[in-house]
Amino acid sequence: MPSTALVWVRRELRVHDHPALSLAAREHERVAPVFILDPGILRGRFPSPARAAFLHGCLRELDASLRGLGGALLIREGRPWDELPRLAGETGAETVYWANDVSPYARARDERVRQALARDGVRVEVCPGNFAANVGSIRTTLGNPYRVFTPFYRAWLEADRRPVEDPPANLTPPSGIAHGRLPAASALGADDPPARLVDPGESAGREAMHAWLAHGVACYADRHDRLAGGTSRLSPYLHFGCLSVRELEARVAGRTGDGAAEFRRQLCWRDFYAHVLLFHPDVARHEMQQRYRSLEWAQDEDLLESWRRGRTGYPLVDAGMRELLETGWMHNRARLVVGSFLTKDLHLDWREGERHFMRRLLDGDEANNNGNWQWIASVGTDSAPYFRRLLNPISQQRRHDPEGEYVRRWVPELRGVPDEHLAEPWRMSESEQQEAGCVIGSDYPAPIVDHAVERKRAMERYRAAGAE
DNA sequence: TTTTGAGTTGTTCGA
DNA sequence: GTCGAACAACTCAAA
Repeated sequence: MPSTALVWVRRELRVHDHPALSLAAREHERVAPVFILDPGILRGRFPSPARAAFLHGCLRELDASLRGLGGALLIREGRPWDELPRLAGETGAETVYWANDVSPYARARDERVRQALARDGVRVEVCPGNFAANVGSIRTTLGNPYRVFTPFYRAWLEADRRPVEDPPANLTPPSGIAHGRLPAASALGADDPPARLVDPGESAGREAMHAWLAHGVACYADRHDRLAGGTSRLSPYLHFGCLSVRELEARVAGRTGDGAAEFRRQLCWRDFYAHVLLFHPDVARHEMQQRYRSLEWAQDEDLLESWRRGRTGYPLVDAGMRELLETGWMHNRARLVVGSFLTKDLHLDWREGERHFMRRLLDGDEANNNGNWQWIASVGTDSAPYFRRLLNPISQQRRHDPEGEYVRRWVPELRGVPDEHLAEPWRMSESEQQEAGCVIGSDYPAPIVDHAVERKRAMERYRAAGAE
């Protein structure tokens, strides 16, 4: 009887540098990678048509890649703690391999699966997840988890890295097992996905990585804040594990220059927020900083919907929100501006922003999204004062999109507005509005709030909550 | 135990 | 237009 293993694939949708797949292939004669369509995720806390569509494309390609190695991807639908023991029984697998994950749902699910498999005498091997370093083992000198980024970053730079693995040379599947069919994308919840979705899958991800390493990363330090370009746009591939962040980081770590160093530092933020969620699972629902748990948030569905639709009357805010709706992605600088606007101009709960982003973002990742929302809402790990995170959407636009390329791309009503009015189109005279083909209040919304006024109110709200 | 240095990304106001 | 000050005080991490 040949030894058999299952590789439970969740967000490791690749064959390159896949620790669980490589280890299983080294240790067993027969290997069956399996993906389980889990209603706990597809219809769970943060369902997303965009990610469902992207996932569907990734799964198709992964199956093809595995077939190229002699294997195939098994598809099952149901709860993992039911499906994995059943499949282990059918295949005679003695070990199940998977990659570590940090979200509260993933950890509870994995524990339940582990217990179910243990009852059948099936061994579990947890392999490193898609992080550059081992986020669970980085500790302060006293052995505590970090709560501040910079000391974490220093330790992270020094931390051991696992080696980058080659894909297995070939795979032999267990015989006589039904593959299961990948249902149509709509069955995964991919109804009404964004119109302009980036190409899913490992090969597209690797192509994007190589292009970024060849042409982008060297200029990253100077250009990453430029709204019209300058970032890697690799985040969807990293979220779904089409790319190994360990491989990417290793390629960047060997380079000199500010761009490579700064980009590597940004990769560390992924690990940091995973580390935070792992050791402080409460942040999934509550502010990291106790004193801000008493902040009161406005409730106004009309304002919230204007923000979601990109109809606030502030061009940069609207450009960012529309980029998100149309593509499932948003430039990082725009994420900061729209986040500040939601929480400090509209005074709406950061969890509403978190939820909307999770619904729409291809890279929607619980740890990263939560950490960044808490950061821009000034309630998270960052100890800088709240007024340092209160961004002016007008000056941000002038600084980071001076030619208006980004705003004009995503807000077509404003294309005819001259540069000097593009950040504050409502200041145009009536004749200037006519000439620009953009009448404020009919072609493009008037500002839904006055930033100068709301800024003062936000300062007061935060000051009062912090002083309690 | 106590001390010390430091903390992603800003904005406004008035001289 | 440029520049410095004010916007607060606190907690983390290491020595």
